[in-house]
Amino acid sequence: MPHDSSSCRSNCPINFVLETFGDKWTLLIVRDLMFKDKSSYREFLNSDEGIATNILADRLKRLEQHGIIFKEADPDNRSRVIYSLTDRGKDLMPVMLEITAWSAKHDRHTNTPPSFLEEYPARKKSMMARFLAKLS
Amino acid sequence: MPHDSSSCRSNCPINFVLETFGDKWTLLIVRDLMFKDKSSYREFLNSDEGIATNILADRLKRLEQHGIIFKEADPDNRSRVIYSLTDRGKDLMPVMLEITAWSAKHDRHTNTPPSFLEEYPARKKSMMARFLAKLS
DNA sequence: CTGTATCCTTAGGGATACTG
DNA sequence: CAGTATCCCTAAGGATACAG
Repeated sequence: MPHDSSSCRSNCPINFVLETFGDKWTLLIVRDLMFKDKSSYREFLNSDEGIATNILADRLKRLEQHGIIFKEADPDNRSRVIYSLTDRGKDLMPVMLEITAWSAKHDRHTNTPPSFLEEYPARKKSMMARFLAKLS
Repeated sequence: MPHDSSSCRSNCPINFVLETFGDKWTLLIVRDLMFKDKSSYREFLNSDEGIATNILADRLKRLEQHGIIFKEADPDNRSRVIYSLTDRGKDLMPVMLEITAWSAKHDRHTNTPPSFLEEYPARKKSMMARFLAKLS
């Protein structure tokens, strides 16, 4: 799905991620899925940054088209939709961790690790442990 | 310079980088400085993606305000201006490498390492070597 | 609940000309 | 060369209402 109908300004790998994530909202959805265990439209909408409904719907569609997320009906509640990261989306984890590390180092206002990481689901603690060891 | 007059939607570290880099152009300037040994306005302007003059000037100003880059007169040519990464800017290296790795894995069209990395200046080869070892 | 649709405003950005 | 300035258009995005 990359380099399809949409823009392709160059074949640079940095530019490639900008084609999908080069805005102020898309990566927040990935964050919510990856670190905050959010999976529904309503949960994304309630995040601190206050995304608008039309922007959220647009970004969910684009993330799905780019193979970063997929949606399915909640087996327990057929009228509920659940979003999940694909393998491609999960592969963004190292990028997200390095971004977090950079912010932790350079922004005194940010909720630095480990306080930020405390929200992480327990099943990811091992990966987080490696990451925390790298910090400080 | 973060969380000053400009927007501050939350104290999330992911959001923090989006406040500075959440657009389609800013990170390309960092790339040019970090990996392509570009340092002048003209060189940034000539990059493949085709940034406009007003956008480039705006992004250079913002990057300087955020402490990612600084400018100085070329000692050899006083009428020439040289841009460089600050320590804060150089600290983005791990983020840039993880982004590159992700694109290399997920975009068959991208100029994947090592072809992309061949453009890197020789003095960075050791860091690149560690990175390349992690790939594949 | 998950979206769509609409309206409207602002920000982003391309093209081009121009200045020091 | 390093920018500014202008013009103009499109994309992004906030607010709100509404639909399935």
